[in-house]
Amino acid sequence: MPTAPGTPPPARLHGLPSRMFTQLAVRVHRMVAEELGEYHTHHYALLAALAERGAASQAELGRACGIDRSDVVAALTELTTQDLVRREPDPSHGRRNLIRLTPTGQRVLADLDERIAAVQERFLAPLPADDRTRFTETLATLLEHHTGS
Amino acid sequence: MPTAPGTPPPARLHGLPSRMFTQLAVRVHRMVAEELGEYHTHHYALLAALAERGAASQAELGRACGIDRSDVVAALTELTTQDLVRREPDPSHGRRNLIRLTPTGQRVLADLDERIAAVQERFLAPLPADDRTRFTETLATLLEHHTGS
DNA sequence: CGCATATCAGTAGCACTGAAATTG
DNA sequence: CCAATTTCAGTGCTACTGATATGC
Repeated sequence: MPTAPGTPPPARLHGLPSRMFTQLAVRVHRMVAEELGEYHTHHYALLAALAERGAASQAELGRACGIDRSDVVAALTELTTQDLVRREPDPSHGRRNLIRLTPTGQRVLADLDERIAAVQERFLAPLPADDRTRFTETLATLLEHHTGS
Repeated sequence: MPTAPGTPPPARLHGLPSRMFTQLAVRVHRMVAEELGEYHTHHYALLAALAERGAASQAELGRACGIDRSDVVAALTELTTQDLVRREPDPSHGRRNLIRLTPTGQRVLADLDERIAAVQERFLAPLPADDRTRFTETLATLLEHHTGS
């Protein structure tokens, strides 16, 4: 695509998908973090994963959420002190813990879900409805192809 | 959206755009970082910004690239030691530095450009051609709307 | 023995803050 | 005096590594 003389050069830097991606990711992350307030994105991810799959071991949660094993321990400890989750020994495996959502945890998660949904609406607001769903689907496709490897 | 009995619950966690975004951003960032080798993404962003707009002050570069003023100083110092950019005093403003790409810097940037392009092709490879351009356009739209505020 | 889990201590990178010096 | 630029020193967060202990 040749540039007509006199016109400014194309904005190559921000036109790079990889660059746009990281910039936007920072923005979304901030919007979400603000909305979560006292909680961290790790906390939310763990609560959501527990709601999806029921009780699970810490290692399993870490793999599901893409969180490091060490950070899972710390985050879950924080969640237990607020009685949002409970650690129980797994009867079928002495070393393993079974992590379970408490009723309080379910209520908090429902509240966080609403806040996150609001954030995402604001984030995707500039797009027409058709583009939103297509965009989300494209994200899912990319994620699927890049997490398998 | 009610779930039929017996069907697995929806994958809410990774189905969240915000969560997919961060996961994918980490992935892209790693792919790019590996490809850049000795250089950091900051280095590449600064070189690209200089190629786009010619000589610029450090503060200007920082704003253009979304890099903190302190980090701009450090990154440019590293680039000067490799003679990829030069710091000149701005004749019209004693405090300000004018940063300029050297011929070596231009060559290195051209090389990095190729590597980045290859990474992005790999990243977007799972998408059909139509979706790729639409996806990139959507990213641009979102970035534009969210960097203005 | 191997492998997985859970835990802690420590490291490394990165974004950012605060203050100082300089200039318009 | 105020605002912008450059610079450095230091802080805080987050991801990650290494080592240890335990259980299958």
